[in-house]
Amino acid sequence: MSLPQAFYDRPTLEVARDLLGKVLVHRSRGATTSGTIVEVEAYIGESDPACHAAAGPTRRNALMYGPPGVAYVYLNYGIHYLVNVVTEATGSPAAVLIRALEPLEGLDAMRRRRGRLVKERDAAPGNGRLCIEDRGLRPGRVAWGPRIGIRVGTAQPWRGWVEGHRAVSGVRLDRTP
DNA sequence: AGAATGATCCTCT
DNA sequence: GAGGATCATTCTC
Repeated sequence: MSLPQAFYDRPTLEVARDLLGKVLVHRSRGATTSGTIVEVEAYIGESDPACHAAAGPTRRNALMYGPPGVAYVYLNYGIHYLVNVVTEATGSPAAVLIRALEPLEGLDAMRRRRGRLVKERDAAPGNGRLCIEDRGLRPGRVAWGPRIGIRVGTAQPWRGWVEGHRAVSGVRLDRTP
């Protein structure tokens, strides 16, 4: 069952916490892939220096200012596509980055895509192609700590993950500022 | 028009 | 611990 928009129309940290244990589903013509969310990061508002909205509205981050429940995908380092979900009301730029999944369905398709450079710019045209579902799974114990891979905004413990889960990104050592 | 930047990951030393 | 791959977006001139 797909999550209602109201799920995302809440404080970002609450949405981030509640996304753990939910299932991210992608349905394409040939294959359905899905995975349980086990690691997330919150990026909250223009006052968050690590948030893309920190410098005010631009063409790129316009989605974050829009209505909640929208997928915000961005290419970083010219290599990786990062998936976010926009949270909070229109005009309030915030999102939750989905950092790690435990594969559930379509593992073969995932492996196949890994070979080629994945360019899924058409990830979400149409209802249900890309969505987050509640399948009644309960996450384990949730831990919170500083976000990873950023040079600013590391003071906030806005990264949440399922403690001890093998699919969670490896712990990075601190990057000296 | 050209340069700088970055919410990453892998490999090598 | 350092550096490369690789490119959309934004900033600077």
